[in-house]
Amino acid sequence: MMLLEKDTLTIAKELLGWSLVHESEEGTTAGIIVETEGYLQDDPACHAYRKKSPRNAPMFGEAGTIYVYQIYGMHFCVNISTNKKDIGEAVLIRALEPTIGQDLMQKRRLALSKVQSFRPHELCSGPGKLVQAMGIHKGMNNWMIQESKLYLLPPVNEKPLEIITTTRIGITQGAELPYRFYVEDSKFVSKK
DNA sequence: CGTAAGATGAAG
DNA sequence: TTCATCTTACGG
Repeated sequence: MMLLEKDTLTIAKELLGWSLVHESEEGTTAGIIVETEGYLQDDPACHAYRKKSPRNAPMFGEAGTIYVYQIYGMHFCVNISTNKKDIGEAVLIRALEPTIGQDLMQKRRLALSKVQSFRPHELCSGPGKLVQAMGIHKGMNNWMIQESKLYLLPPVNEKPLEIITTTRIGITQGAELPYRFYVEDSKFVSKK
């Protein structure tokens, strides 16, 4: 896909407005990407900053390689690897605006929580949340996006989005780098 | 080996 | 602000 042939930060920004779709056994879920973060090779917060390892290997795959990792022992996050093979960079998907299969998203989120129900804007407003809601799992590691049941669809409307660029969330190393992007005024982002 | 820290989320 | 929970990275 043309989009994935650009530099990582450009991709992180341009991915906003695209839809992420997952066709699973249980049903199809989809949402518009409203928040992303870029992780670069020379960036201390990047899992691939030091060297290639079993965990970060997917980041070194060709652009479009899916990288799913576990964090804090209980949550998972999805990334789409960017740049050429052997360059460890990726874009973390941080929030979606649900468009298809909201009932299934609700069901999946409820199964792993004690809450009664989630408001639509709480379904995918965070990297760990959207992974649950979309039914994404670690078995998808190394899958190629667009060649699997998890794929991207281009934006439907042509109007350009107002994009806010800011610092990333939840990291200590490289905390000052402006590598986070989100759609201005979106009620579906993890944090303003 | 032992252990601390981590790209989080929900409850108090 | 605290806790749940565990893999990975890195030092000894």
